[in-house]
Amino acid sequence: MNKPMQLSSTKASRSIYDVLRRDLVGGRFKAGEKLAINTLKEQYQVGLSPLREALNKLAAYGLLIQENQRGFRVPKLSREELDDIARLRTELEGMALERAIAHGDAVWEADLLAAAHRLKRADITLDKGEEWERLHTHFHRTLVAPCGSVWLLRFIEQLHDQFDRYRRLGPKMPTIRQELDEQHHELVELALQRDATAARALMDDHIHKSYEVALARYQQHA
Amino acid sequence: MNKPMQLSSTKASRSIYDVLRRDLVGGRFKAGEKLAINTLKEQYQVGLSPLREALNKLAAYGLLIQENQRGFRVPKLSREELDDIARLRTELEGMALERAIAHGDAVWEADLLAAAHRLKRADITLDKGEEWERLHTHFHRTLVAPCGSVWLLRFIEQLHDQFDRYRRLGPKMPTIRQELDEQHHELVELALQRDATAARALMDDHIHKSYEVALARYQQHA
DNA sequence: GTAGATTAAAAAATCGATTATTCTGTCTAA
DNA sequence: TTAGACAGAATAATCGATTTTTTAATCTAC
Repeated sequence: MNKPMQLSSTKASRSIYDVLRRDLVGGRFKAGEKLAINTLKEQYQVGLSPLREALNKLAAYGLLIQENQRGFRVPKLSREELDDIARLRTELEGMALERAIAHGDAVWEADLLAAAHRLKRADITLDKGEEWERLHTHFHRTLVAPCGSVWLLRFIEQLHDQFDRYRRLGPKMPTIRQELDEQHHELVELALQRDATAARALMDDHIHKSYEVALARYQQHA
Repeated sequence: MNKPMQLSSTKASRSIYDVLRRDLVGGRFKAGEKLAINTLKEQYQVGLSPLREALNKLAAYGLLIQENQRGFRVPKLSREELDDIARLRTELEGMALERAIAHGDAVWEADLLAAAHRLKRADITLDKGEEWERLHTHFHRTLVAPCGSVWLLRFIEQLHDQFDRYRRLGPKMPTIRQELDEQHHELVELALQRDATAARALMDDHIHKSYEVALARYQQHA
């Protein structure tokens, strides 16, 4: 385990879930690592009950494994699972994108442009941190938001978190990153043109490229 | 709320999650109902901590809504959500069935026959209860089990539970039930023949018929 | 009579301490 | 020498009590 940032001490207990989720997705814990609850309690400055409840939720969400009377563990990573996640993402996000293009209204178009712009700005400033990640997640969520299926959105978000555990294993790869960033804008264009077929094809490619990044990082991860 | 059955008092705390999940899917709590934690504690004879941890997991799973500092609530039902769930089930289970037919081995074929047989037996004996539900869930799980995607299976299971909240709203409908039971056997046949296309078509129809049952029950549910 | 404030009761969330389980290192017997 | 048993330490799970927040009821001012 690395150095999880402390809570901002305001209404701490509710947000321990969010903080832990971010740290798990961001790779601040090693895959397979056993979480020492008492250590976490100190590091995050929260009580045992809120902490355990957060851990339980994260286990149900799939970011932790709960073992019988043996506490919580960070799930292992595997090539097979990465393939699984990428493939499902392709199917589900493609489906959601088509539906979003069919149903999205003018507000959506504006949100999309805004989200893409903010992401690009963060990219230019070379903010290497959590802020870019937040905007990136938000962009992809906005893209599929009006798909009309609450459950589909839920599953997509879950898969994104899982995927990011792999993608964020290593340092930035500027070349491929730039390609991916350009695709974000192309996705917006195609969405505004309501070209569902082309948008879906591009999304397939986008996920595939991201997959290659994630795979490379997983493989050099040791 | 109705009459949740008590725990069997053995290693109670682990299984409170399973019992509550069963009771939520089985409709023993009214949709929209607020759960009184202290009442639950007495009825299920468990301590507060295990109970709260179970509720947290169920909320992350989607069988409960957790409100800020206002405890837990059973999610409302809606026509829109039922449509959403049925549609996604069609997509995901169809996908999973095709993959299962492509990859399933001889063990799978045997499991499938066994699961279908047990289900039919339970059906003949007119066991109207939890046992038939268990076998039914198990049959559908077996059908798609070798699809090769852990995450797809996870989502399908989640959707099944959500769907059953609607399907189990009312009493049996023997006529349509018999049709659905026959389809189970036809699904096995097509799976054994490795006819993915026909199997998927039948699965679509199966879900659609189930959907009509669930919808009817939802509508007369008041 | 009604809107807003006040307070008492109820309920949820959290804490500190206790209990139960697992882990680790050492010892014994084959 | 090694497999298995044991004891002590460490850790997870649970409990009972406390604190915080919400809800409901009553009161006051307009």
